[in-house]
Amino acid sequence: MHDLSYFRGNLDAIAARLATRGYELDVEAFRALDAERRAALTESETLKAQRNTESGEIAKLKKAGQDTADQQAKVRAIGDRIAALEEATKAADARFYEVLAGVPNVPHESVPVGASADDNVEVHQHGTIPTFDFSPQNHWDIGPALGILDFERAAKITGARFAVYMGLGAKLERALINFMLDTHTREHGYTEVFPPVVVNSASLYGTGQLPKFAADLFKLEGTDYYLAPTAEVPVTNLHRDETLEADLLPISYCAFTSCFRSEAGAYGRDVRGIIRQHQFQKVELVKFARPDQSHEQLELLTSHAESILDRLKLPFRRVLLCTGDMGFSSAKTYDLEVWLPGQSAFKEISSCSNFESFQARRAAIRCKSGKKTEPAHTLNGSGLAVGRTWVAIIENYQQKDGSVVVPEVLRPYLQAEVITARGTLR
RNA sequence: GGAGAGGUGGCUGAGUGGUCGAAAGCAGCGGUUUGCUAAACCGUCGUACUUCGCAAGAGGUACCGGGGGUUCGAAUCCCCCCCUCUCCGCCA
Repeated sequence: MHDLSYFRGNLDAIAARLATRGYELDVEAFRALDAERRAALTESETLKAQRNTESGEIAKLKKAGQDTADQQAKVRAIGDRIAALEEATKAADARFYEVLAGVPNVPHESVPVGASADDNVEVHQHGTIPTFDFSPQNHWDIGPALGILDFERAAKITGARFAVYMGLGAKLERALINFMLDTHTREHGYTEVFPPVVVNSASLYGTGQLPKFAADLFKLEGTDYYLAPTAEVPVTNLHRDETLEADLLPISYCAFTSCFRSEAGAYGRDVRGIIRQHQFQKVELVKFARPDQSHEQLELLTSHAESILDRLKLPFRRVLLCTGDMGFSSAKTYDLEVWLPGQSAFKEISSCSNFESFQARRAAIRCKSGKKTEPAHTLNGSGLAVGRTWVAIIENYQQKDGSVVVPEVLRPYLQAEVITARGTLR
């Protein structure tokens, strides 16, 4: 959500910048809608002021023991006019905010202009892309062959886009979760949070998934509850409707949760394997920052996510998303892409964004220093997507004999140095 | 699931139809004074939208869990919903 007075005051400049991300803001229509809403507000508020004054007069007259029947009839008439106007006022207001809530965030000045993912800018590449003296397999072949990943049974239990991890496959998932949480809490200063994964509509509105993206969510029938699509939702909403002391910022949280996405509109994409699932696990990093520090915090947060890939010795690159490829609420986003030998391609494994005040304004997250209170800045990023990290390890560490070597930093967690078909039932 | 109590400003907590956006205390902010790891005193102190204004600021409307209703007028009365607490039941 944009700041209304700022938005109104800089409409043309904002519209021009929004156009670079493919959003056409109809400036004239917006101005007309704004004027209509304000005219309706002014009219009904004037009448309300009149009613309040006259009601006060009635109170005085009554106290003086006078008859007030005439005045009451008069004020009742005002009340009727207000009631008649109210519907139009509410409608104008609703139309206006529907439009405003549908306007995406304005890209930060450092974001390159572009139309699609093709125009994203690679910031740097890290690690060495492995070479194999055999034809590297996809994880959806390696996993079932090792008995650590089972799609058929998952389809039986639930349906498509679900998976069962077995044996060392399940342990690897758990090892990754612990490794990531330990690293972020012990070395990067994050406070661990274990939130509900069932969230209400107010929280989803606060972080921007609603009202626009309801189709991407699983809703619990007969309730106002949804399965959270990312820990960003519960963790950012920890401080919804709160005013934070500026001195305490930045606040840094990390959280492990399962995430649930309906993946409507993703039919045919990543259908094989566990790259795109209805349920997946993620360790999320969330920061609340002062406006003056949020962009340096984005660099920091992104480097924290990178350090996980670095320690796992997985080759990756950092990409700065162009205006046309950013998410709705973001002002600036870095994607981290890990190398997958099975696909011979880099695949997104983390998305780190600074939302500036866009979420904070919706969610009423403020920061206060002295007398000044303003919206805080919120940031988040995956640190990392656990399932995709699992895939990256299986594919990058695969051996000619079909086994998978365990990355050194994970060995204490996994209590194993290699995953073989024979060893997976432990 | 059953029974009861309750949801008021950053916090504690008054207020049961009109002068209440809301007493008082605490915290915060500004200041005075004394002077020593602080006290006393004075002032100030919610949010959103909106009107006027270059601005400083001044005015208006709304908000006392959420939504409806009654009334000239609602924090206060009525209805529905949500949440918290206590007891009972059940239970990982």
